[in-house]
Amino acid sequence: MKNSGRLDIIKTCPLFSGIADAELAALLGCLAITAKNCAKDDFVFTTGERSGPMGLVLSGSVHIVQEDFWGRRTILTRIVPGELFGEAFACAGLERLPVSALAAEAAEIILFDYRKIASPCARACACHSGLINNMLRILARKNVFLVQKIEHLSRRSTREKLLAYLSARARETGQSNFAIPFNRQELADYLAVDRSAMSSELSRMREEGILEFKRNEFELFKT
Amino acid sequence: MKNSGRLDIIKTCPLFSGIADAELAALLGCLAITAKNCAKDDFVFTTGERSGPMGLVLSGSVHIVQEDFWGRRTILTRIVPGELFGEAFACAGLERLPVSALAAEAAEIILFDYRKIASPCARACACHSGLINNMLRILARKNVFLVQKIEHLSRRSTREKLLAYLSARARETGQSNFAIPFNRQELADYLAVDRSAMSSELSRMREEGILEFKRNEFELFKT
DNA sequence: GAACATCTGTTGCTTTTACAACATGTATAC
DNA sequence: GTATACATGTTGTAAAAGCAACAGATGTTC
Repeated sequence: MKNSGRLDIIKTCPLFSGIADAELAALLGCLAITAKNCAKDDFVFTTGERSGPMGLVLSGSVHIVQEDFWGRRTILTRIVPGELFGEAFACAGLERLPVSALAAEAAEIILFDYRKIASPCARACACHSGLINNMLRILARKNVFLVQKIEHLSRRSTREKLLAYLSARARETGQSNFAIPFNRQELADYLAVDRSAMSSELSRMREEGILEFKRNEFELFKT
Repeated sequence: MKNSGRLDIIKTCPLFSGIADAELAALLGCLAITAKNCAKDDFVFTTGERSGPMGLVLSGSVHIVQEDFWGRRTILTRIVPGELFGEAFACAGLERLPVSALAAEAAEIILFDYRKIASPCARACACHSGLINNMLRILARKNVFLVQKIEHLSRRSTREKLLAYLSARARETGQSNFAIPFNRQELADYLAVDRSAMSSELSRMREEGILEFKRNEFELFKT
């Protein structure tokens, strides 16, 4: 990948938002970065290791995976170019990582040390304060998102899950009609329910006058 | 509450861990703290506000609550003395808060501004770097916990939820036998399933030779 | 516009869960 | 030891969800 392309990807990462282009190159020098080219199935870090660096994907993709007691593997997330991974584990200072990261396909990544972000560097560059704020904001927003998702998943029935999710969307937009960013299968996966059962439930709720919908456009009714 | 008692509570909060007693008093002066005595049902912040301060409970308790589109209220968490609340919302810089906080009973709380934590103060006290690290660690650990909980809640059946949860405990302890910090009702609430159905499922799994248990002591078997 | 792929909704059947009620087990106080 | 409260396990029934198969709607490509 060309150097200019790499910088373009890096700039899209929220960790560096608000950092001027001129400063970015200098900043990258501060952060003890290791570039790495991974072949498919190369591990970036593995379960049980003491947590270390965080990563940024430049090309290809990385899977975060977890194995249960009997060795069955689950893919928790797929990380695509411009996205960070491992930042929560790096900042948490865990004894042992509960997950592994491996290249889902050939991938270029860069690794860096969160401690270089958290503590001012020798040159005390002004943008460190910006980096720290970005890191806090990234973790905090993910936190808020995860708490909301748990609220939706904790509901006992498909209907309750739908109402919780749709209420959150209405709250977010401030409107009773809104679009959702999922198709039916994605919504069902998000709520951990069966797609066809969910479709039936939506139809039932429409019959009861609770809501109206067309594709991914929804409207909720108070009465 | 006596001043000494307040300091004792404050010291238990992980935000201030590693901060020497001598520095703590000075530090508290930096953080633009407002003390507040709340009567039962007083709001600390309300849904829709632009997010502002974070809080620390000194006595009494605070509920974080959310209302759905139809006005049905859910208690998301209960915050007890020594615990922070609103820190994720404060750091995330949200347009509008998705939740409200109110005193569940008469409560003493202190409020502070996360920006005073995130950026070095005029006096550039050394412990600010410690505070920032504490804040990052708090958010990151909560993140890891929430991701794990979502992994457990996303399973489609009671059995799968139990296996995911128990696998995580085994991974954490590094052992096939371990204790869990929940009784049956609490575990059922955590996994969002019915207690009695979960008890039946556990018995069935025991019959199948998957695991053994007695009260909150569990052992998993590979074969 | 014909062919194709994809998304969404519907239906009947089977399996699983929730619920309620009760039985057993365990810890604690008197 | 007995009484008590509480936690855990068991059972039957009703309700809900999962599953599979299909039909209709929508969108895309040639």
